[in-house]
Amino acid sequence: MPEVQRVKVQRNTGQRRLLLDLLNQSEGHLDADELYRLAKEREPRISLSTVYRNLSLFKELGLIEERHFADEHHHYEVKGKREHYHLVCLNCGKVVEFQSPMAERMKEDISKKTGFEILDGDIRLEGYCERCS
Amino acid sequence: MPEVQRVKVQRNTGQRRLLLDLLNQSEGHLDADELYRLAKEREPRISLSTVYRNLSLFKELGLIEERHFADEHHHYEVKGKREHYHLVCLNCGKVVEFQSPMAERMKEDISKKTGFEILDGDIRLEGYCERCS
DNA sequence: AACGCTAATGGTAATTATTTGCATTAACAC
DNA sequence: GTGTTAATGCAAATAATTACCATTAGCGTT
Repeated sequence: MPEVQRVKVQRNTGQRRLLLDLLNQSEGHLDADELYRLAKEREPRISLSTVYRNLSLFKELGLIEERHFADEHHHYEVKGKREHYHLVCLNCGKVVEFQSPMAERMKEDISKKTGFEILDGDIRLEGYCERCS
Repeated sequence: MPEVQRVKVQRNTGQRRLLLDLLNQSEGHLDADELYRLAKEREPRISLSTVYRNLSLFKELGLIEERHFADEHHHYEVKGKREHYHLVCLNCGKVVEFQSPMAERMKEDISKKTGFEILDGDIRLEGYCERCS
């Protein structure tokens, strides 16, 4: 039985607010380093450790989701705007978000078949975009 | 326009055959280190570099696919057995493979909507398995 | 407004996964 | 068999992320 995780967040720091703001403002899918660079523009003393620490905190709190695209490193985006999935161009790296009613139906179907309690889903399609194909 | 990649494979070495055999035999989703350990049982002189080099070769050749589960490292499985996707238990780490007719329909739908030429898809659902929930 | 406690931070070192450089080995064409 | 050079083993280099630890700064209490 998975334990209820109680994450302690006790202090509302400027860096924390800034990082969350940047994540919210950004359209796309920031990685740790991009977020670090953006943050440093406004708060030059911020360190990369702080970025990583807060990213993992936000993840624990369920505020953001971690994505694994083609790269070796991770990308992050704020959770729960609207359900959407990702389509990645293998040539130019462009990432397009999409939605599909099929996805929800699939989850229900699989949940019934396997007995899993499905909490989250990640769908990533790969191919070539119109320009690159 | 993506270039036709011509991968040069010129020599059929014992290690290469062994690694591909192990990948084919294994049911599941090996990571580089597991594959290395298995290979070393039969070919003690094999090195981890060789494992990585051949994994990336097999990937280029389209023989295997790289998976990104919860872990930080990658898992590999031989391609093209049958189309299937993955369901991961967030508590015990169990990985279940599943199929769904919805998936193929979704790809067609998205391809039509976006103009992408979709080559591959990765669907990963997360939740708690029957025992863990 | 200053005080004290300790969470949060910055900077650096450590870890983990993976890649690269280079000397050596061994496939394969001749 | 011999020669060419792809493939390998080993060690060092990178890249992404995490851990350590001394210092800073929220925030509740005086």
